[in-house]
Amino acid sequence: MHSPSIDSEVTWLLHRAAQRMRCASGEQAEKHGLALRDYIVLNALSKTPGLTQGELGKSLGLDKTTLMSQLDGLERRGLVVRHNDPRDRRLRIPVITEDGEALRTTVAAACVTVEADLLGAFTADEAQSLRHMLVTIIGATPDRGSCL
Amino acid sequence: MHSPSIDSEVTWLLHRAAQRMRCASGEQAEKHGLALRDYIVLNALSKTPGLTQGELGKSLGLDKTTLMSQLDGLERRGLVVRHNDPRDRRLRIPVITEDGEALRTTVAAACVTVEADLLGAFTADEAQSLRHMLVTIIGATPDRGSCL
DNA sequence: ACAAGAACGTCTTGCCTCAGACATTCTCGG
DNA sequence: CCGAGAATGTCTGAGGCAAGACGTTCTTGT
Repeated sequence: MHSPSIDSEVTWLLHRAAQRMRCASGEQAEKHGLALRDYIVLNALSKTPGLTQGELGKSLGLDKTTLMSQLDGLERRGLVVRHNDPRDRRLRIPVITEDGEALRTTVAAACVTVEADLLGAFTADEAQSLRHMLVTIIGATPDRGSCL
Repeated sequence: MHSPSIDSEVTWLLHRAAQRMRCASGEQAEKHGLALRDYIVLNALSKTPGLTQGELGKSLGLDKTTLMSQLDGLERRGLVVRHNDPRDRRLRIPVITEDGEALRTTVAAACVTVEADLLGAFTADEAQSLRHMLVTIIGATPDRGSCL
């Protein structure tokens, strides 16, 4: 047909693929009673500890108020604790608790399994190539705050 | 390379890359006075015409009410028209107008340019491989309504 | 033809997110 | 020490999205 459907198809393929994988991870997280965003926050806290709320929000592209309610919920469930920096009493440093870390580890393992399963159709070279291309794309585009 | 953080990294790389490219497309769309979602809807209307509102919303993973407000805005600007199917008076079939099609074409061209620019670092084989892998991933995951 | 049920679009309510104002605390200059 | 200015976290109002109820219209069975 006449269709100029060359479109920006890669963009939407990328979007859909990311959506599906993120959804798969989210499913694993919810299987353990965590919303996807909760898991993301816990992951960040575990991987890069010591950040203030502001820094954390910025690194995740989350609004400060949104992050606040997230932390409220997580703190209520005993998965994180707001620490007061003795050197600067303005700063609240969220710290993941042992329970939180245990839960995070469990979910992370499940996510790795799922991802490995989804990527199982590819050879190691292909997967590596995929990573390389994604990194290239990310590097070629400006950073506008991840917006989750 | 000390990368023990095998994590589910591909998921997040995918997410970030998709985010960036989607953002780039959105920028092009907004440059012409369209929100990204408006452009997506127009694109769908142009590519697969004749769908009812419900079908359209389902195919895009958009909630029916959200789609309604979107169509309201687009109709107000004369970019689409709600047609009444004479065979079934319940059905409202949104149709893109000439103005809408013209605008859509313009934005689409801009998006193709941007995407080609971003993917310019890859060879044709690499790009093809990327598409193939993305399609594979999409095919391997269940369809849970794209949730835009 | 008629009634029961389903399907579709529209309207209303509640939740979540974001932008902005506010209080508290630190830093720096005097 | 004290005060002006900046930075951080928290609180409040506006807007967008999603779930549910409603009216209309089609279909099916009798």
